[in-house]
Amino acid sequence: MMIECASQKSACAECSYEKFCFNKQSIKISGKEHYLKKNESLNLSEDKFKGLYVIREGALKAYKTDPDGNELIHGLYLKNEVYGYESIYKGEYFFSATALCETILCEISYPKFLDLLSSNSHLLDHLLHLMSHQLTFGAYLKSITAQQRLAAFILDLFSRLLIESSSLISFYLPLSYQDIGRYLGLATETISRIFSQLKKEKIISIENKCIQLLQIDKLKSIAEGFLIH
Amino acid sequence: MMIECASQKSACAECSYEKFCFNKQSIKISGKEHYLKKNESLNLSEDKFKGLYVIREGALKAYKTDPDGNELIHGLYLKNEVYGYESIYKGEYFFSATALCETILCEISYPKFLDLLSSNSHLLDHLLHLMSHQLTFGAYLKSITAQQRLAAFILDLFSRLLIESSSLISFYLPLSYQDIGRYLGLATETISRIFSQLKKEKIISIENKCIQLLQIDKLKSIAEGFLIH
DNA sequence: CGGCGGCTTGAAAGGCATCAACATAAGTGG
DNA sequence: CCACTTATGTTGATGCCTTTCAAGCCGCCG
Repeated sequence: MMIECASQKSACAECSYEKFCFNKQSIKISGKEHYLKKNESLNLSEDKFKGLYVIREGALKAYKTDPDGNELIHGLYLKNEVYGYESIYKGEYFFSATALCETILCEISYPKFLDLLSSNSHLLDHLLHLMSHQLTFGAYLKSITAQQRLAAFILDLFSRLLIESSSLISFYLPLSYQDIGRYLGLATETISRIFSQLKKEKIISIENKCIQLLQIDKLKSIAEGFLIH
Repeated sequence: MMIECASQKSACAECSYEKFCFNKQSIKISGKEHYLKKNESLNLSEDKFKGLYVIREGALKAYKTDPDGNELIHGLYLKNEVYGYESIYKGEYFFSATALCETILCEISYPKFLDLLSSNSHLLDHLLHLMSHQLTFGAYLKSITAQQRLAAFILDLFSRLLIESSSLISFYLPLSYQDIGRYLGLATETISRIFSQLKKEKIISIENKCIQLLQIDKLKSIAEGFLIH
C-alpha cells in the first residue's frame, strides 16, 4: 500500500518571508529567483556575503568538506526557511549549499533588507522571531544516544515542515540516510539500523522516502528532554 | 608556578551592547541590573518573555532538567554576550539561567529594544551581526569523538573570551568539568581523562581553573573541520 | 576536624563505527 | 526497453571508544 504524502503546495502567500517579498512591497528587495535541480549547488563558500536565500520550495544542505574529504553538514534549510543569516557577521559565506531536491530560492539583497526592516518595525519584530526560532534548531545534536538523536531529528523535521493531512501524520524525507548520518554525526548503517528498529516497533513507517509517524508519543519519549519546541 | 590568567576587565565601553545601553542613549532601554553570585539563578523557565540579558561580567548557563533529573545544558553565555534571543519567538523563556561565577547582567526591555532598533539602522545592522554570530555557536557539538568536541570547545571559549595577554594564551575556565560534560554531552570522567591526556602531551596546561594553550595548532588539528570561526 | 563537592583513575559493559558482503533502487547509454 | 553502472540501503561480525560503576584523592568551607 502506498502511503499518501501530504503535498507541499507552493504559494507566496504561505511564505514566512512573504512580507519581505518584492511582490508585496513597494521596496523591491527580492531580485533574483534561483531554480536548482537535485544536487545542484549555489557554491557560495568563501564568496562575499551579499544576501539571504529564502527557500520557497525544496530544501538545502549547507556543508563543508574536511581535509579528509568527508562532507560535514552544518545545517538543513527547509521550505519557508532562510539560508544565510550565519554569514552576516563574517561578511562571507561559510558553506557550500546544495539542493536536496528540486528547489526554488528567492534571493534577498542584504542592504535592501536592512532598509526595509528599519522602515517597518512590524517586519523587524517578525524577523527577530524568525531568527530567534532558528537559534533553537539542532539542540538535539547533543543528545547522547543515536536513537535519541534520530527521534528528535524526525520530530524536528515534522514540526518544521508543519504538515498534517487529516489523520495521516506523514511527510517526505528530503534527505538520503547518508546525509542524515552526516548531519547527525552518525554512520549511515546506524541510521538504517535505527529506522529498521523503529519500523519493527511500529513507531514509524517508511515507504519511498515518505515517513509516517504512527506513534508520536513514543517517539517523543525516546527523544525525551532534547526537544524544545 | 602559578599561571597568570588574563584579567577580565569590566567596562561598558568594551561591551558589545554598549550602544543599546541606557548610559549611552537618550532612549532608556536598559532598566535593571542584576547581580548574581555563583550558582544563583534567574529562574526564568516558563516565564513570559520580557527582555534580553546582557552579560556584562561573568557567565551564565541555560539548562533544563529532564524527567530523570539530569541537567541538560543548552547554552553558555559569556561576557559581552546576550541571553534571551531564543525566547523571542516563543514568547516565554525556555530555560533556567544560572550564574557560573559572580555575574553582572543588564536587562534590556524587548519593546524598547525594538523601538531603538527601528530608529537606528546602524544599530540594526550591528544587532544582526551579533545574532548572526550566535547562530554559529556550538557547531562542534556534532563532532564525533570526545577529543574533537573538547578541543573545539576550548578553542570556542578562547575565541569568545578573546583574551590574549602578551605571550600567554590563557583564560579562566568558567565551568566545572561536570558542566562541561553536560554541555558537550560527555561524562565528567571523559572530560577529566581527555584533559589529562592533553596535559600529558603538553598541548594545554591547567592550574586552578586557569587554562593555558601551549600548542594552539595541535588543538586546532584535533578539532579539525568542526571549527568555523 | 569532618564533610562535601569536584576531580582522578581503574575495570567492566555497552553502543556505535568500521569493514565487508549483499540487496535494491536509480540513472545511463545503447 | 533492456543491460550496465552507480548510488543507496540492509545486515552481520569485529573492535574501539565512551559510559558506567567504584574507589580514592584533593581542596574548600562550615
